[in-house]
Amino acid sequence: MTDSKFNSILKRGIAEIINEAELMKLLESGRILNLKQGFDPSAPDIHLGHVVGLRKLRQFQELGHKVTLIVGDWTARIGDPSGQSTTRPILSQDQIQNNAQTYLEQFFKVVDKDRTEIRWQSEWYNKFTLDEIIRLSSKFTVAQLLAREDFNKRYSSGNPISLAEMLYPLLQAYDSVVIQADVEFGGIDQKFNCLLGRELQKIMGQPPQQVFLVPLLIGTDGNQKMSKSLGNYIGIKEPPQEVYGKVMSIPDSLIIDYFELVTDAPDKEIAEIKEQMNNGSINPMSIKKRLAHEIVKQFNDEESASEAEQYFSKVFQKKETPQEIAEHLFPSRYIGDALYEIDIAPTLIKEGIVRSKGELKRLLSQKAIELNGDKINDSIINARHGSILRIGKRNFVRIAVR
RNA sequence: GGAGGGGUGCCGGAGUGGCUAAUCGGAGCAGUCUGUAAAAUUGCCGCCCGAAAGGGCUUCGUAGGUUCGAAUCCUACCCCCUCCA
Repeated sequence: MTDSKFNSILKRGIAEIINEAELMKLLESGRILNLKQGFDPSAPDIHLGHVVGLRKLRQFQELGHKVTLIVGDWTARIGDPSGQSTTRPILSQDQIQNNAQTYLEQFFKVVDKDRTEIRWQSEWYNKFTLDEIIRLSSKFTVAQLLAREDFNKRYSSGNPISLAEMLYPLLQAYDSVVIQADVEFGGIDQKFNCLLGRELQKIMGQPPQQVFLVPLLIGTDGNQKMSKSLGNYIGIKEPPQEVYGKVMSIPDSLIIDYFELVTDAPDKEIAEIKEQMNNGSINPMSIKKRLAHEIVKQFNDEESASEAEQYFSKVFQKKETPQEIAEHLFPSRYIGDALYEIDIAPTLIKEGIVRSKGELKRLLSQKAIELNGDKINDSIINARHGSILRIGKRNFVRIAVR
């Protein structure tokens, strides 16, 4: 292995490696390593935050190593305690299948399918007996689990922690034993769970897995980690225009992080960009456009990226009306001369473009709705077939009448 | 089993009989500005009717009750937390 490859794998975009020296030894041993990655089938959408880790998997695969993807159909029943919601609906077998399908589609946009094995937790947990659960849970102490940061916080602030939640890290740890993981991958917030796996492997006489932790990508809000429930995520299967737009809306302070964590831009270039932004010799907006382009391209293709870019500069920078606009049928009354009297409320609400009539009124009174480029202030309008409504900054609707 | 504390809108958190659809903060949405950045600033922020004034309905764990009137009082129930056993 060359030094530079080593470098990009072991240096860039990493939060922590436990234990780095051991991992190095494994890498140098020439053995094909078993890389563990888990997946929660209750949340099948992959966003850029997940991509950070998946890209690392891919890099390891390029060195010949093998990924074992674990479908967490049992842990999903418990719900990851690091999330806000403590209870989750138990998914049906069908839903899990569907979600897994959706997930894999996206997963393999980043990870090499040929070097991936998929395992389901139910392969082993379906057969688990109470006896085994007791034996497994006896290997750890309450104090040990309470050491976990979020348990600790919740405990000391008087918030409930269910026993089931405590089982979550145990199950995840046991997965490592079953598949004999060499390295487990995860976000830095997975540190505790991964370390527990390492611990359990030792207890059960296996060589302990290495833990490879990547940083959490900050979401589009610029504050919190990217997550679907916080609504600050960029999903990789969202339409290119959407992804492009969302990237453009991230705070400038995140640009470098994004380049480092989710693109292949060489370190040298990133350093240059940083320099240019610091000394003000370049408008961060143009850097962001490049970032957005690269990200869209990564999950689609060059063409979609260019199209998204064009769309963006036309619609948002030059404020032109986009070419392709969803058309919706509006109830109407012909009033002559190709004009129709139309109440826009029912259709906009039905299509989910505005939430309620009250919401629509709010938008109208705030001059957020345009008909063919002119602000309107009433939901009853006179318009022709094919007229364009703009609702807020980004919603366009073409009016169809019958 | 005992003692105490608590359940309020998307979240946090005020509010202890009418002025409360409910202070405030955050989130969200929209306007101005702009680089769909940040910062700033303004407005909205349960649903429905109304051009508006205004009105109706639903909401403060659940179900009943007291009262002209309840998030606020009473009763029962459910749930959570802490301490003791």
